[in-house]
Amino acid sequence: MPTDAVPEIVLERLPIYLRTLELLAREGKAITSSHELGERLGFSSAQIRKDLSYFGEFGKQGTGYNIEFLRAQLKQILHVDRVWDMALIGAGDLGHALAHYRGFEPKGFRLVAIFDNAPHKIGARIAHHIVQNVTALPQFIREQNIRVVILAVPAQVAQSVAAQLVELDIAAILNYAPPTLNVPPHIRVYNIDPVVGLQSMAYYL
Amino acid sequence: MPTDAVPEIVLERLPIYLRTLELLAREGKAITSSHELGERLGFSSAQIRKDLSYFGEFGKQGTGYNIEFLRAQLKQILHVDRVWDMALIGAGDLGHALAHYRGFEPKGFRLVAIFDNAPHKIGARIAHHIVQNVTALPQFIREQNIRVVILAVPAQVAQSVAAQLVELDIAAILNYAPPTLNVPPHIRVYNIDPVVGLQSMAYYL
DNA sequence: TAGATTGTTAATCGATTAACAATC
DNA sequence: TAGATTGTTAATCGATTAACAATC
Repeated sequence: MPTDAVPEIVLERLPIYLRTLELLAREGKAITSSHELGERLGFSSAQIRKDLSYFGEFGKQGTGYNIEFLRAQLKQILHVDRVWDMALIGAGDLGHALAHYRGFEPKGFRLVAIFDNAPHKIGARIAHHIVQNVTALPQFIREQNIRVVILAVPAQVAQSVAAQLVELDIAAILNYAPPTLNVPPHIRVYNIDPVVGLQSMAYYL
Repeated sequence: MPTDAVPEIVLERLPIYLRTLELLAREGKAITSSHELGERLGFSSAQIRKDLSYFGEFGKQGTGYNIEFLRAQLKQILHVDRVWDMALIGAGDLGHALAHYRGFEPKGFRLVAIFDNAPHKIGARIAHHIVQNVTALPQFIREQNIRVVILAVPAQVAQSVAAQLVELDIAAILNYAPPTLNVPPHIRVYNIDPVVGLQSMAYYL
């Protein structure tokens, strides 16, 4: 019963399933079950089967799931069976860390350029990139057909940069600035904010 | 109707309310309403009133909420009306970025020490910290009574470090390693994983 | 007083889980 | 065949929203 408006919460579990399948594959396993996956992740097996059923039938009764097959299917569903080029905006400490992060490429994403507006940062080398002037961003995004941007700029400029990204018809923003971006609904924003995590955990302290 | 097991999802919205109140205060406003807050955040006003009602009554009919008062109340509820000392484990690029991040202190958290196990990193200076040998971690945590740890280590060592933190009775872990930490339920873990965000957004690409 | 907004209840909506027929 | 596990339906659980009496 393929796609009909998949709940956001299901979409956020798929990458976790995918990662677990990759782990299992690396352990040399060929077959798994909703029960085994659930055990590993602390989810119910019913939830895993239900989540997968939004996209099709991937298992065999009595047997379970072929790990390589399900993995390939999930990659297709999530559109990470290819590599998406990303631009990073912001060459501060966080930008440095993101530029050196080795975890994007094996997951379907590749950083291809870094932009900043500070004169003393432009031209600097980070990992194998040269920081470019953010004024060059629009042309770059259009010419390279960039759909995904990582935003690692200070809070004060985040909204104005986001407005620019809207103009450029960026599809997805991974936002490390405080979560106040005001963008139209067809543009996806995923907020990463350590303070929200810390403060909500502090309730239990 | 004070506390009776507050849903996790409510707890994760409180920091967002708090931040918005701080923004409103900085704009010079003294009073707000569930409607105004909801508008800003894209939440329903009913949700905001419901969320707050888990903790008490903070508004006035016909008027709304006193911003400074509600802000103080939320800080108390979240236990961020004080400053929590944190230890950072991992002095890589991400560790650098976190050590330089200015956003923790005003939100109730302060980084007080950095640990790593790599000989060439130990003794190095990051921000105003000297990187310490991770073997010194247990004593430090006990003596300084640290409850909160930021984990910014490679995936392969994350679980073994986490096991150590369990021993030390750490209460909250902000985890930047891939989300596989296996800890008892009384220890809070908040996972920060950019790949989950990117991959779930990629579905719409 | 008239207007506005709270806190809360009840209704609605959506997500999770239990259960099981189908079937490998 | 007997045992296991899927995909799916129905039941349950929980979260969101609508509505409104209370009241500032």
